[in-house]
Amino acid sequence: MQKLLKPRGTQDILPQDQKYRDFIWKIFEKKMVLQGFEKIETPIFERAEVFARPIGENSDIVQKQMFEVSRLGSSKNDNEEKLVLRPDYTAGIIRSYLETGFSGAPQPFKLYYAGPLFRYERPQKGRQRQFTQFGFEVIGDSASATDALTIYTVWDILKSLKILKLCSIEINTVGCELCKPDISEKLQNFFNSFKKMLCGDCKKRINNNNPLRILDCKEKTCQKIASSSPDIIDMVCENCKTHFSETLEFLDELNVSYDLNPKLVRGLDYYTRTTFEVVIKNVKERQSSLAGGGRYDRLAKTLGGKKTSAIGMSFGVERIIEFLKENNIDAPETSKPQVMLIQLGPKARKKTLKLMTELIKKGIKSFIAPGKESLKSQLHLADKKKIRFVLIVGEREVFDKSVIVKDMERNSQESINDGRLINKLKSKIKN
RNA sequence: GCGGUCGUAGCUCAAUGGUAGAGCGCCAGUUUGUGGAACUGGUAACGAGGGUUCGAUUCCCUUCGAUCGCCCCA
Repeated sequence: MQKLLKPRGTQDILPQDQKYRDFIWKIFEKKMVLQGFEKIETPIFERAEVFARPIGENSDIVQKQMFEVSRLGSSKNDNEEKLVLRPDYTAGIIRSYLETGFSGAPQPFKLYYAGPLFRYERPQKGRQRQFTQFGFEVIGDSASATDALTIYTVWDILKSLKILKLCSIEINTVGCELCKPDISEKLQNFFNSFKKMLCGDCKKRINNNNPLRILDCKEKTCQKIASSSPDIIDMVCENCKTHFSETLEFLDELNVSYDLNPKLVRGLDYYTRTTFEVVIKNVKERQSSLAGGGRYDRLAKTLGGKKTSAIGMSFGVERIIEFLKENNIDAPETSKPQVMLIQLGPKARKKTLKLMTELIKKGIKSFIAPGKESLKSQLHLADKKKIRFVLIVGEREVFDKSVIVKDMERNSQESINDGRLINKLKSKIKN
């Protein structure tokens, strides 16, 4: 029989990694609750159109990275609407916002979320087919102060994760629905005059109405051309310019450090005005982006709703965990047992079993290995699992109505009567 | 979608055209009820399929998987 393996690009999230997830999640959730965000969970699969229109019909994500969901054995000819595993969070959340009628609730509507996303890609460092993001959206608010507060929150989370100094928050603006098309056209014209020198991909980008992407092409010649292109900030409309400079002023006021990156372009079509990305400092190659986000004032409209301003951001959980590990930033241990019960002989086994249920009722994290016989092997196990306190019960202790409590770290032990055991144990654990 | 590297016990690695060793781990023991050391024994692997060959884990092909880079993105 051949071993069954996990599908390509997926990970088992193993016990030893859970503490990092807990660590990150607790920090994030705390920040969210403090700012009046509420949690939302949307389906893992949605209709394909939910993503196609907002993200962009020409984007890689929509064209070749979505997993289609269908009933096993169903025919491909039927008229059912195509369902896909979500490749992005924001579009699904706005779909829900519109569908549920939250647009009628008091605004701004603030939501946070966490969960898996799916994109069909060649796996590599920092890129899997299933990955986890957490993030938030502020819907129904167009103020530049909200942009600043959003970036402040990113900054604040990075700080709590102890990686702020190793990261840089890059900020740019890409224009609103009024001026973005003009910018696109201007860039299109600009790059058209250099068309012969651009790489194959960038030539396509001009035609695909996606000239913004040429700005962050990795090809040297393209970079050179792009560096002489007009900056977006100089092409946006007056309103966008004001919005952006106000955002920056607020950020300065909040003492948030950021880097302006006039070439920053985000891959998803729905972004307007402020966009930002958290990247690892001094890393040119590999997947160095830990988080990203921006304003998306026209997304709701794309999904058939009325015009709704919104801004959001999301973090890549796996990338953050990897980065924490690389920098030896440890997460607190959350699930280690405090006590191990050791039994010698059948009568003792009965007693430890009962005792175990009492300990867990009192909230003491306990561990037992009833399959083991010898004292030695059970102590060895406690040692390996780094469990500090060990309760030894043999025939003698059954008869005496007592338990030996051994402190593995101090290498000391005492016999304690059954009646006083729980309280004694609790005070020992505290010290 | 493109390119590079790599697939041997649970882990880290060897060796070999004639079916594989070690270290760590795990299990048990070293006289009867005390772990972290030592010793003894046990455990377990050539990713899959095909080809060449008398014979392949070793050579070739395919495939699957891992890994890294490009593209793209978190």
